[in-house]
Amino acid sequence: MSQLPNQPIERPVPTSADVARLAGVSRATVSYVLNNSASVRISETTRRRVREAAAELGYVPHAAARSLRAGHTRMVLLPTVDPPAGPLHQRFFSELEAGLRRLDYTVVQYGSTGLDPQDAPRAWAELRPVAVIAPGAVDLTPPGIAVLRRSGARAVITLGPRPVPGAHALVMDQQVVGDCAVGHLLAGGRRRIGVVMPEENGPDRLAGPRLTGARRAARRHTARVEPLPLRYEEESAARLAARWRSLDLDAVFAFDDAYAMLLMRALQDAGIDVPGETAVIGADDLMLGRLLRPRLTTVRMELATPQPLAELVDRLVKEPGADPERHDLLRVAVVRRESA
Amino acid sequence: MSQLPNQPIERPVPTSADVARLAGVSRATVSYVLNNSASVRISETTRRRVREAAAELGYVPHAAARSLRAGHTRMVLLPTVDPPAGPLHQRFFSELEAGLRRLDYTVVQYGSTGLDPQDAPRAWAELRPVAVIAPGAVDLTPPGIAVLRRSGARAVITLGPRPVPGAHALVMDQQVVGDCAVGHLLAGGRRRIGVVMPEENGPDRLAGPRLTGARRAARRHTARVEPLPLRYEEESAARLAARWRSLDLDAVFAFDDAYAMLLMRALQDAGIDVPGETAVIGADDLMLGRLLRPRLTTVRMELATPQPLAELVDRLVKEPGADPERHDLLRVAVVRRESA
DNA sequence: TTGAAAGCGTTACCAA
DNA sequence: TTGGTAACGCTTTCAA
Repeated sequence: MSQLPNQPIERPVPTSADVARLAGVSRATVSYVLNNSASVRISETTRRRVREAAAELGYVPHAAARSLRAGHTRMVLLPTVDPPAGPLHQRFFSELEAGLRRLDYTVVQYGSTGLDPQDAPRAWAELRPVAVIAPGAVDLTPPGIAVLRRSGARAVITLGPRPVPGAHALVMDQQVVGDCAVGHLLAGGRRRIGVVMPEENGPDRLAGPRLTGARRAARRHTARVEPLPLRYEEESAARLAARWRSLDLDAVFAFDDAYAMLLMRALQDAGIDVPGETAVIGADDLMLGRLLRPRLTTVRMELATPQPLAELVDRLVKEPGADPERHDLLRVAVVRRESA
Repeated sequence: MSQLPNQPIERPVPTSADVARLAGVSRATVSYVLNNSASVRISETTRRRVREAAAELGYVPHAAARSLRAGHTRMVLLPTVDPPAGPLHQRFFSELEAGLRRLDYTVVQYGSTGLDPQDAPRAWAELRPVAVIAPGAVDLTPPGIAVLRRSGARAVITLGPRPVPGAHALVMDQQVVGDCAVGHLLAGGRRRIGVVMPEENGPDRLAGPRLTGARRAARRHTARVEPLPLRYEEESAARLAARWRSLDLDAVFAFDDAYAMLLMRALQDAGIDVPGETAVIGADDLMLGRLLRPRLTTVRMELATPQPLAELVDRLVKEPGADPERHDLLRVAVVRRESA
């Protein structure tokens, strides 16, 4: 045993053939034993010999070879893009992934930031995933869906603000957030309502739909809605607060709690009473919102439990013919505190 | 053309053989053309025919078959675990991934929450990644590292609070945060220093090292350090504030800005002057910290630029014999505002 | 310039 | 109860 501790020699990766050789059986037998194949009865002694040989060599099966042979994978591919998901989504993904793993799928996240929307689906398709769940921020287009389907993806699912033709859709329509927030302001008698529109890129995709939802709610009461561009900086907020009275608003839906806190602080510094002169409502139900005075009223968002969705994926994989389905995931509720 | 729009027929996935057939050439030629093989000269007309055939069929190469033949992949596997990474890490990962993609690696995140630390490395190894970068929250042990190496991983790298024997290490030692924060308090003349210890699971791994760092700094000035368990709830903060004067502290490092805001609000509500009676410092440099009064002093953290690390991975892949290296990633600086 | 064929690691069918 | 063998899709060497 003159083995050096740090041998830089390239030992070849052990294969099932090596296991077979060491155990003194055929490769087929190794496969039967290691996969607990039900259709074949193998003696207990052989089983043990095979397992011991595998353990001794540190044998790990080669997923690529296996799936090549099988003609399909059990990989669920989750493209991700740069503005990283919020905690709500992260929890959702993490639970969805756990659910899929319970159903024996291998879940893999594939960072796709900066990839051309045309060749991103190609890159995913090379891995031959059996299912793809694409968040809204990745631009999955009908041609992209076609590429995936033709390369064997049996379930192509979008997860975002609106469905894409040809794919199943898990919809998280942000309009309900705006609708809910402004609905609350209207119920409190407000009629001249500002809606903060972040100028940053990240929240951008959310802001439009929330504004639309706000407008929809306002229409029910013939209230006025005023979009208010705002950068996430104190100076931007101060400028907005400085011209606040000229805007003639009695309430503001501040996009989310972070912007709400920023704006509320600026309004107060400008001598505007909250909620007396202007009511403020946010969204996200951040813990920090309770620390300001007045305590921040907000819209709490929840996503549907992911377990049924894992089962949906499984069903689609088993029955790929099905017509595109739509599932609404977003639930909202006002958390009434003091600011509105 | 009597093709139905929604044909549920299982069309087989096109292979390079199909492309060859349609183009009227051999499979070898297809491979040469689509891979721009330099060692072989192919006529322009043939090239065009092959490309057109591939496009017409929607051919996408099969990564598993390719890597099986090649004997190795270019996959970098990034295990992830449940308490999701903060924005700092997310940005880091996202840039690291972009850097690796530029070097022609395929980066894949593999959710490993709930997996047994013994079989998680096995699961990763099945994919035969050429490199694995394991964040601190995944328990990568020396046996796990061995499994990965034996299955062909040429670079095994840990990314977390401390190195693991046998693997290269990207170290983000949270001790420096505590050291920096308490160092600032000491410089301001404070000597009786509380250190908030979150009772939640998520920040748990950070809290210990930060406390250690705080103690290290305190030892330099023979100051007293008092750990203060705190849950992220107003009641918990209120209880702590109620017994504040009995603790006889003149400063507190509040773990991070969120806990700092929570505690600072509670202290003020209990009539304790900040920073007069007690200085408060957080960490993370959250935007929201500037909105409270007094504005929150904090420790800003930065991670090293990931591009050199992508190159490190590449180097390790090319020269797998190298001795384990250690790279310190975390940089800290005090952002001095009003609360300390 | 192109083609035939071998082989990567697996599994499943058919024989023994 | 076990073993031989073919096939999955691809690349590459060698030969034509």
